[in-house]
Parts: sequence; structure tokens; C-alpha cells
Amino acid sequence: MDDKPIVARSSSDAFWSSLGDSELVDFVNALSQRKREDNDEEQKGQEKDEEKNDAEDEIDLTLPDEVWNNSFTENKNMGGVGDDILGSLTLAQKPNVSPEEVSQEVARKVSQEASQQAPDDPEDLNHEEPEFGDMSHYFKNKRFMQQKADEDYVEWLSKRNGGKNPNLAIFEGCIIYVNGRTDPDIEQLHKMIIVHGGTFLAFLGSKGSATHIIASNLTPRKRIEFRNYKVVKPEWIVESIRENRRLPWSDYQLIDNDYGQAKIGFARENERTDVALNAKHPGFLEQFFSRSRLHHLSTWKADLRAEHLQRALEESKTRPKRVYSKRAILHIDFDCFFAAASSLKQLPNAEDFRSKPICVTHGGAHADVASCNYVARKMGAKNGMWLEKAQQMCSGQLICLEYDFDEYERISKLFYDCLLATKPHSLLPVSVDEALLDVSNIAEEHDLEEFMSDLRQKIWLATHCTVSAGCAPNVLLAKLALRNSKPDGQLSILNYSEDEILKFLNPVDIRDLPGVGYSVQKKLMDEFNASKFTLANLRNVDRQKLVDMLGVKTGATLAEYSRGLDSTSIDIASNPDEFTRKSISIDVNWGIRFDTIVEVETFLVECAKVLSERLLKAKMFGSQLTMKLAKRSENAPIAPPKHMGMGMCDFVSKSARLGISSREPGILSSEAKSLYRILGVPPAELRGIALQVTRLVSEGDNRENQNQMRLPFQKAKEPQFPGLSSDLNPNPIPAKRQLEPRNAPKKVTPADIKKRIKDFMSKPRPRTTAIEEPDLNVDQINWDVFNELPKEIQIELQTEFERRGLVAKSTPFSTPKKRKVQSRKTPSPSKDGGQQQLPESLGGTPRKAVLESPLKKCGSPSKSPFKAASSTPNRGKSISPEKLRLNDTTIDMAILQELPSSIRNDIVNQAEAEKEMKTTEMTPMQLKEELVELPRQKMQSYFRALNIPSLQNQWQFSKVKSLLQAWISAGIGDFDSSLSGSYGPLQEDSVVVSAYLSELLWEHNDITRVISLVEHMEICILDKKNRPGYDEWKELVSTLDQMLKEYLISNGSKVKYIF
DNA sequence: TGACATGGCCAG
DNA sequence: CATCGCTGGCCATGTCA
Ligand SMILES: Nc1ccn([C@H]2C[C@H](O)[C@@H](COP(=O)(O)OP(=O)(O)OP(=O)(O)O)O2)c(=O)n1
Repeated sequence: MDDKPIVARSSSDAFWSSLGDSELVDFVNALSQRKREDNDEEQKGQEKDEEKNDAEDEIDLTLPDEVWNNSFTENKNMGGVGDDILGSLTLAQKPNVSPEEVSQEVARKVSQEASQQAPDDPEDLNHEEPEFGDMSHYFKNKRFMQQKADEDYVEWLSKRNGGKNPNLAIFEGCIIYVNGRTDPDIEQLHKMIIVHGGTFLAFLGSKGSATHIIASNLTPRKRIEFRNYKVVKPEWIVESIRENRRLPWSDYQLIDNDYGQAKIGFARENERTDVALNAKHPGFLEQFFSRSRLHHLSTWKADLRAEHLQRALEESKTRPKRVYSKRAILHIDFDCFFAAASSLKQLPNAEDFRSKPICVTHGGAHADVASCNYVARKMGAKNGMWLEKAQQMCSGQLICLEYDFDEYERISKLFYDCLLATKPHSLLPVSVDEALLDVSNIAEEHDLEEFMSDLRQKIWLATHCTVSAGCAPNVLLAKLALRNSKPDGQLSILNYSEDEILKFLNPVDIRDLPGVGYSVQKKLMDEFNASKFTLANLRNVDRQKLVDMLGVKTGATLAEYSRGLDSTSIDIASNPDEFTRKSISIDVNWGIRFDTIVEVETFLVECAKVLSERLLKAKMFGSQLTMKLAKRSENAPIAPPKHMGMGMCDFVSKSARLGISSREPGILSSEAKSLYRILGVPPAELRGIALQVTRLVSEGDNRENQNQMRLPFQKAKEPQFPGLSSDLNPNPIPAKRQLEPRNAPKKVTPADIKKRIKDFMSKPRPRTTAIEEPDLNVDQINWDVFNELPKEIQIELQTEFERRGLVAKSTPFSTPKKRKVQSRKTPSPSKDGGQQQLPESLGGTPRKAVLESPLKKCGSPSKSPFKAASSTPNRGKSISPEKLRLNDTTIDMAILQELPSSIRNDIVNQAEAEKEMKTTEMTPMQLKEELVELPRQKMQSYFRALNIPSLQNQWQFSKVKSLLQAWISAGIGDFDSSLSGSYGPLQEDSVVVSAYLSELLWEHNDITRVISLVEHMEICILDKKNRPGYDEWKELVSTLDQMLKEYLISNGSKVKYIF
């Protein structure tokens, strides 16, 4: 990792802070002077090619930075002044020297260097290829022109006044930017400033060339953005002019801190380019993840787990197992990690950390506070709270720092180095800033209090962040001891007697127990009508009672916990399976705003790529994909309080077997699209998307026996070994079963196949209208009939109508209550008395708790009609719904087959009834028919009776897909394979597959499904070029493609919807 | 009875 | 302007053979 000394990057601001006010102004002026000259030159040469050259802007705005980058860092690297200082003076070596002192000293040296070197900087460094369409370029030019106009104005005014000038000295050297609404307004201020010698900045730009900012108040975001400027009230201007001298700005300071003096120029690091505002835009994922703390936390954790598991396994080979007489578990954790770590570089005065409330946040009323220091906590702020609320708790005094993920990572590494250096029996990473250690070995020889104190001291010296530690005979007690010791403390209860332990536990709040969150706490408190629930209370609850309330495991565990008992193991090496990953997923619940299916699918492809990369990184393959969608709750506002947030949502999920262990992005994304269709959440309602891969297998791991889906089509007599695709598990089960050719001759040639298809196509066939769309519209709905329907069916239908946009949300019938509606009853103290009862900002009720309500569990047992209804596939807003035509044997199988079985049964029943009724029209009302549960076994025979084509006895879309996939992967060779003759599809198999697809296409007009399958096959062979068998596969796919084309040509008019 | 699908909760 | 609400594991419950 980055092994630069801590102070290195803090020196740019220190450089500025080392200058006196006038020095600074001089410096800036010198720079801007130079900029102006450059600009003039540039402009002359620019006349032909104006607006295209960025260079003057670069010079204009990056000079201070250039000083920093070119002079300071170069010097440092070349063993110059900076290097000297940094090399001889690390914090760890001289802990008595504060970081500030160090950086000040560095800065003084640097500033000397800078003033010598800056003018010599070769300009061409800044001549970069101009970027097309760079708006900032435009604004910067604008600014320049405005400043020129200002000068002209002053000159004109001076002439007009005949030498009786205003005092130009008042704001001489000041470069002033005015933010937001002010009194006097910006126009007047503008004039006042330039007339009295100041420079007015119309745009702040990104490089911090302003010396002062005028504002009457600031949004939280601005507060952060401007925290390194001198932010003053407008009165400073007015009263300075009145007194005809520059009054001290600090008397008019708007932000109540001394940050204004600290680091102008640092603001450059705040520069943010938003390439993607939401998930519709390319690059969104990357940008989002780069700024998401939770993403970083999760990633770090997974990486640390993997790293330390690996290490533990290697060590355990050489180190003999040992049993220790007394188990000692150490739980160690930084105090308010993000806040402490960000403070290192961002707080000008380190001592503020102990006296002022400080937090890390992106800024904005509804931005999360990732971590706040203990001063803020005392005032009532908490991690995870919304900034608005936290500010309120801290009476507006909360100082906001930025995230610095690199810094956290750097500090974490030092932390883990210190931990490993103690050679614990085992080490289990809990988080980037937190770990569990089995120190039984150390406890045998050392006093643990002393050991802990040593360790903490070492970590402090290395990182300048404080840690706390708890030690106990088990994980539970270690955690509680740690909690008790915070901040900056330690506690060992290793030697407590049983009684002492109980006494220690008695007052502990159950919320402090692992596994007890909002929900469990609430259940217990509600049940016992208590406003506070301690371990002493918990211990008095009958174990059986706990089990009844919370379930077998949870109940029993809590009962044990209440007595201080816990057998959790952290011995990573002794049962590695327990600590290896069982799933790999990607979740995005922010910025999800889509209008069309295409946008969603594009995003799914991006997610699949990321997922694939994660699998690759973990050296794993998976064979099951689960999609979880967050859908805006019916009565949640379209725009939740948190910008681009998810707001209140309902969740649905669905999983599919891939049929093979894979990590191919193509397979993952096509499966994801398919799942999305099945879940049927309209794009506009989507608020969150998650994809999870499970049934993982490691590279080189052979046990994959659970996977009964692999049915390679190849004949056993010519054993085919699956291709070694980099994204397909190279160790699948060898072929066992083979395809049972159905209606296929033993020997056929590709020509035969084509001929058969042709024959098939030329055969006159009955008119089937399966995919015809009867324009359903709201007028066709007989609301009288509707209202007679059972409630459940009404709910189902309503959901469906809405999703098709047939009815408005304000329906003409009684709005069915979804669980979410009921859950609103949950009393949630919401601070923004608005409509949003979201328990969002911590301090109210947590979101999750509202999202799922008790009602859900006591709700109708009819298998969640909402979900059933909404899981009809292929029904998006922009995808027109396919038609269920029940008076015909050609029910749209594409839809039917994906339905939950309960619904499917209903419809099949209905179909039977329809046949007799000979109804020609199908409206939703017909669902009112008495619904009879069909035993599941009968389904198969129904479908058989309905002539649904099947492949290897599989008629379900996903299974068929899996079959094809497995078939192909078994029939493509490795690069090195010399047996090229034995690859490619077997002709018998080809015939069967072709026949199946033909039937699906011509008999059932299931164009959607056929396209999808052929496309899937294409994906499967896509990256297998040049491998043995590829050409043969390619030919087969082409043939199938051709078949599709011919179908489309002859039936084009019938096919309305293809996607 | 156990395997599986789905969904909830929790932690950092 | 805002804001970056991830991710993995365990548990509960219901369904099915
Ligand atoms: N809801 C949360 C909880 C934690 N974190 C991040 C910021 C924290 O600094 C870090 C570690 O989490 P901890 O729970 O250990 O909290 P702190 O370290 O901030 O405080 P402490 O451990 O002293 O209670 O994880 C976060 O971003 N959001």
C-alpha cells in the first residue's frame, strides 16, 4: 500500500497556511497576474481557433497546484528538501511532534522552493489535448472575460470621476466569490468589490483561486466545500467600505471555525466530476462504488477474510495444533475510525478532535454520517444518522470531513501489521478497523492487560488513531468488554469469576448483544412492555418463551448470551469451510432510476460484468443466480427524501440455476435479464437491484456433485471433455447421460437438418394466434364484476392493471392494502414532520423495520398474491404484455411456464373450463371461476396434454436453457486439444434441438423464447473462437438463425413484440 | 424428514 | 444542489417429494 508518510499529502494546505495573509495574497496575485499575461498571449494566437484551447485555463487555474505537484513532490522524490524532512521525521519515530508541526516545517521549506521554482515551470506541461464539450472550459473563459470587463469598468469610472477614485486599497489582492442569496445582492457586491480594488469571481471554478467567499448562509454541502476558504458575511464588504479600510475578515466569519486560514488550495481535492448522475448513465457503477462507504467496507472485509484465511491455512501447515488450557479472545477496534482517520489530514488543529463534534459525510441534509467522534456522540449524534439530524443534535456545530478511503486502507494495513506482529493463535478480521484474535497462546506467558496496552500503544504510534480493546474467555464477552472500554481504553474480564461476569452483564442493554438489532429489541420490549431491556431482564425470561418469540436458534442463542455463554469459534484454520465465501453479490440501491426496459437491461449487463470480475477475483464459479429487486412502495413518493435514494420499497427476489458453474458475463447477464422479466417490476418503479451468485465452486475444485442439472448431450461412447473456457468451470462432471433423440434418425447430416426444418416450415399449419394482442383497455373492465371478485383476486388484478398502465393509482375500487400500507402504523418518530414517515435518519425507526411489518406474517396465507401477480413474465410497461388466450390449446407457454405454480394451476384450470365454454374473449374477469388447487404432479400431464414441446423432458425455459448451455460447453474443445474431430455438436443432438426449436416456433409461435434460446447459444460460443468444434457450433447457430429469419419473413405481421 | 425458495435481520 | 442506502451470513418459514 501507500507507504508515504502521513504528513505528505497534508503539506499543500500547510503550505498555504504557512503564508501570512499578505504573502498569500501576493502569491496568488502573482499567479493570477501571470495567468492574465498568458491569457492575453493565448488569445492573440487563438483567434482562429478560439474556444478550442484549454491551455490558458490550465495555467490559470492549476498554478498553485502545479507548485505543489511539480515542486514539492518532485523534490521529495528526488531527495530534495521535503524528502529530508519526511524521511527523518515520521510520526512514529517522534510521537511528541505533532503532525501540524511537521507539516508546517515542510511547508516552509516547500514555499521557499515554490517561490523559486514556480516561475520556471515549463508551460508546455500544461498544454494538454483540449477536451471536446468541456463545460468548465466555457465557464472559465467566461470568467476571464468578465474580469476584463470589470477592469474596463473601473478604468472608465476612474476617468469619469476625474481622478477622484475610491480607495482601491480596501480589497486590493482580494479575489472574491459570492455564494447564494445575499444582502446587498450580488450585483451590488460585485460593483463594491471591483470599485475598491478587489477581483470579483463569477464562478468559483474548481481550483480554489478565490481568497474570500461572501455568503449569508451555507447548505451543508457548501459548508464542506468551502471549509477551507475564508467565508465571510456580506457585511464585511459593506462595513469595510464604510470605514474606508479593510476590516479583519475574521470578525465577519460565517463558518464558526478557523478553517478559513487553514488551507485554501486544498479545495482542489474536493473537485468532483460527476460523470453519471444515476444508473442510466454509463460509468455509474464505477463512480458510485468509488464513493460508497458501504461498498468499501464490504470489499475490504471480503478481501481481509480471504487474505487471512489463506495465511492461516499456510501457517497451520507448519505450526502444530495446540490446545490451550484457557481461552483468551481479544476484540480490538479503532475508535470512530473514519472520523479519526479523516481528521489526520483534514483537521488543521488536531486537538479539535477531542473538543469539537466531528463527522465524516458526503454532505447534504439526507447524507449519512458514516462516523462521528465521541464529542458528537455525547451530543446525541450517531453513526448512520442523516446529517441534518446529527447537525441538529450538535446545534449546528458538527464539523464535516470528507471520506478518504485510501487513507482508511493505509491505516488499516498498519493496524493489521501490528496485530500480526503479536503472533496470535488466530486472527479473524471483522472489518477494516476491527478484528478478533485468539490470544490464548499469549495469555499463557504474558499479563494480558500489559499486552493490550502495549499493542494499543504500538497501533497509536503507527497510525495516530486510538484503538480500544476488550479481552474475555469468549467472543461475546470480548465484544461487551470492548464496548465497555471505549473510547481509547481497554478491559480484560478474563479473570472474572462467574459472579463477577454476571454482575458485569446485568446492566448491559440487549441491543449490545450481537444479533440483536432494532427488530429483536422491539419484539422483546413490546412483549414485556418495557422501555429498557437489560441482560438481567433477559436472563429472567423463560428460554422456551424466547424460542417461541424469536425462533429456535435465535431464542436459544439469546438465552445463552444472557448468561455470558457463547461458543462461537474464530479459529479460521481449523474449519476453513466456515470462513470461505458462500455467495458473491452486487447490490445497488442508490441512483436506480429508469424509464425503459432497455436501460434496465443495459445496467444489468454492467452488473453482470462486475459480478463476473468479482468471481474471477475470488477464483470462483457459481451455478445459481438470484435477483432481488426493490420496488417503490405503492404509496411512497416518487422522489424519496434522500436524493436518488430508494425510499420505502417492497422487495421481491427470484433465483435461477445456471445449469453449469460459470462466471461468464454473458451467461450471467442473460440470466439476469430473464429473471428481471419474470419479476416484472416496471422500470420506473425500480429502486434497487441486487444480483447474487451462489453454489460457488473454487477454481480447481472438483466436487460439484450436487449439480444434477448438467446433462451433457454428447454420447458417452465418444467421451467429450468440456472445453476449458476461462469462464466455465474446467472441472465439471463428466458426461453421464445423453440425449434421447426424439423422432430423430440415427444418422443425419446438417443438410438433413436444414431439410427437415424446411419441410416443417412449408407444411401448412393451423392458424394459431398465441401472441396476438387484444388491446386491453380500461373500458373493457367490468367493474361491477370486478368488485364481486374475492379480495385476493382483486388485489392481484389491480396490481396487474396498474403495471400495464390500464388504471391510475387512484382506482375506482377500494384500494387493497398491501403490507406496506399497514406497516405505516408502526409509530416512527420522524423529524421532518412531512408525509415521509420513513424511519430514515437514524434516531427514527430504521428503514428495514418498517419495510417489513408484522402484518406480513399474519397476512393472507394465499402465497402472497401480490408477488404472484407481479411475477408474470414479460410484462413491462414498454414491453407489451403477451396475451393469455385460454380458449385455445396454445396458451402462451412462455408466460405460463414461469408462473408460480399456484397461479399456473389456476390458469390451467381455467383453460380447461374455457375449452368447454368456448369463450372467444378473455378478460381478467374470467379468473373469477372457481379455482381448484391442482396437485403438482398433474401439471406435467397437463402440459403434455397441451402439447408443449419439451427438450429432454424439460419444458421450463430456464431448464431448457441450461441444457443447451451444458450441451455446448461439453462440445467445445480446449485450445490444445488434438482431438478436434470429436468436438462440435453431435448430429443427432442437433436434430433434436432443431426440432424442439422449430416446434416451439412454428407450432407455438413462441418467437420470444426461441430468440432468447438462440441468442443464448450464441453467447455460449461467443468467445470460443478457434477452439475445436467452434465452427460446427457456429454453423448450427447460423442454421437456427436462418430458421428464425424465415419465420419472421413469413410471419412478420403476426409478430408484434420482439425483445 | 430434509432439500429448496424466498425473505428478514444484522453488522460494520 | 442533492448524494453515493453494500454485501455476506445466518435464520425463519413455507412448500414439496
Ligand atoms: N452505519 C455505519 C457504521 C459504520 N460505518 C463505518 C464508519 C466507521 O468508522 C467504521 C467502523 O464502524 P464501527 O461500528 O466500528 O464504528 P466507529 O469505528 O465509527 O466507532 P466505534 O467503533 O468507536 O463505536 O465503519 C459506516 O460507514 N456506517
